[in-house]
Amino acid sequence: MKPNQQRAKETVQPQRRTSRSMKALQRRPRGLKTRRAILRKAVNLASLEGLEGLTIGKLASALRISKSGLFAHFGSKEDLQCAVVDEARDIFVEKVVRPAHQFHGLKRLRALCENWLSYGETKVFPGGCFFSAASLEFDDRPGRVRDQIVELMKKWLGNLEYAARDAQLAGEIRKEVDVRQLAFEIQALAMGANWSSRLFRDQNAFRLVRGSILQRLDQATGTAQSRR
Amino acid sequence: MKPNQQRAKETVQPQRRTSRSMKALQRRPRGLKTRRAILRKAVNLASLEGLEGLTIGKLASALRISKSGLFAHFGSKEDLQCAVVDEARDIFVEKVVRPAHQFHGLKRLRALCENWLSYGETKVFPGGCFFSAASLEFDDRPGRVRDQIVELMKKWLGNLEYAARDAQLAGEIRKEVDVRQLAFEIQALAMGANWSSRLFRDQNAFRLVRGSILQRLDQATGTAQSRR
DNA sequence: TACTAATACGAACGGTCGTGCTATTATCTG
DNA sequence: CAGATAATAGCACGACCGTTCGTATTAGTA
Repeated sequence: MKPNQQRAKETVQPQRRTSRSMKALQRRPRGLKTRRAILRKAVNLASLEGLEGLTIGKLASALRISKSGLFAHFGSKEDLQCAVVDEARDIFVEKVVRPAHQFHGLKRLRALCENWLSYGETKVFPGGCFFSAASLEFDDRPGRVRDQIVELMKKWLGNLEYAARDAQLAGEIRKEVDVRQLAFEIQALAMGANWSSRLFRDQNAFRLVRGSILQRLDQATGTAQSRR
Repeated sequence: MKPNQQRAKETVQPQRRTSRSMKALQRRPRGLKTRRAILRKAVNLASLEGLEGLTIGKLASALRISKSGLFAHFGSKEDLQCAVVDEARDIFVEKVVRPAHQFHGLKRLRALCENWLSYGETKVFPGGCFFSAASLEFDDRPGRVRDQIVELMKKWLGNLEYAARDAQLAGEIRKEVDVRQLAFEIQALAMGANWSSRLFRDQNAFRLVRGSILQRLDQATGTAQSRR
C-alpha cells in the first residue's frame, strides 16, 4: 500500500508559481479547517504573550505542525496577526455583542456591560481581554494590524454609545447626560477591571467594577440611591 | 590572596572571574553618567516599543555606542528592564507625585489627578504612560520586572486612596464614599485617557477625562451640580 | 486508477537576539 | 609619569526570528 520506492519524478516541471502568498487565497475545506485550528490556538497564545510575542515557531510547535506548513496558511506574519485579530473579534462579538442585541435602549446597554464583565471574568481569553492588550501594544506600531484594532475599538465604543443614546431617546437616561462620555467611562472602567485582575491576580476586580458601572448607570438614569 | 587590593569596600568575593555582573555594582562617576544617559533613552524607547521590544542592539545603536559596551552596564536584559522601570518611576514621582505632596486631603487628591492628566497630556514619555503599557505587557510574564511593576502600581493606588481617605476624615468627602473604589475609578479613567489618546491619536481625550474625573470628585464631595 | 492541485514538511537563508570573551582605551591615583 | 583599574569596543557564539524553496504527501476528480 505504501510505495516507499524512490521513483524519479521527472514529471515535475517548474510551473512558475509566481507568488507563494497567492496560495493562501485559494483554499479547500481541509485547509480552512487547519487554519481555524491554528487561529484558535493563536488567539489564546497571543492574549498571553502579545501579538508580537506570538512567534510562528512557538505557535507551530504548540500545534505540533511544521513552521513552514503553518506559514503557508498566511502570507506573512502581519497577515497572521490580522487574522488573529479578526478571530478574536468574532469571539468577542459572539460572547459580548450579539447576545445583547436582542435588547434595546437601557436594557441593551446593561447587557453589554454585564456581558463584557462576564467575558473578562470567565477568561474567554486566557490572558485577559485581547483588545486591551493589543491596543496598548500596537498604539505606536503603524500598519494594518493597528488600523484594524482602531476600527474595532471605534465600533465597540460606537456600540455602547448607540445603546446609550437609544436609552436617552426613550427617556431612560437623563437628557443632560453626555452619552459619549458615558460610553467612554464604561469602557475605561471595564478595561480597568481587566487591568487590575491581570496585574494583581485579583479576580475580585470584576465584582468591584460591576458595582462602579451600576452606580454610574444609576446616576445616569436618575435612580441614584447612593446620593440619598 | 592579593594584599594590595583590600580597599575599604565590602567585596564579598575576592575577584570572582565568573561573575561579570558584579562589575555593574562598583561604578565610578563616569560610568554612572553613561548609565543615566542609557536609561533616559531606554525609557523613551521602551514607552514606544514596549519593555520587551526594547532590544539591546537597537538601544546601543540609538546611542551610538557598542552593544557590549552598553551591556556591561547591566548584567542581563532583565536587569536592564528593571533599571528602566526604576528610571520611569523616578520620572513619574518627580512629575506627578512629589508636586502633590505639598498638599493634603482633597487638595492633594485633586493635584494628583491634575498632575497625572498633565503628565499624559504633555507626553512625559513619548509613547504614552509607561506604566499602563508595561503593566499590560508584563501581567503574564512572571519575574522581577513584573513584581516591580505590581509593587509600583499598588503604591500608586495606595497614594490615591490615602489622599482620598485623608479628605474623607477631614470631611471633604462624604462618609458613604468607598475611597478605595474612588481611587480605582480615577486610575481607570486616567488609563482610559491614555488609551484613547494613544490609540485614536486623540489629544482631546485628556480634556474629556478631566471632566469625568472632576464630575466624579464632585459627586464624592457632595457638590454635584450636574444632578441639579 | 491515474492525474493534478492542495496541503504539509525539512532544510536552509540572512538577520537579530542576548550574552560571553578578550583587547583596547580612558581615567584616576600614588 | 607609571601603574592600576574602570569603561568601552571588537568579535564570536548559539538560539531563534520570519521567510523561501524544493519536495513529499494527501485528497479530489477525470
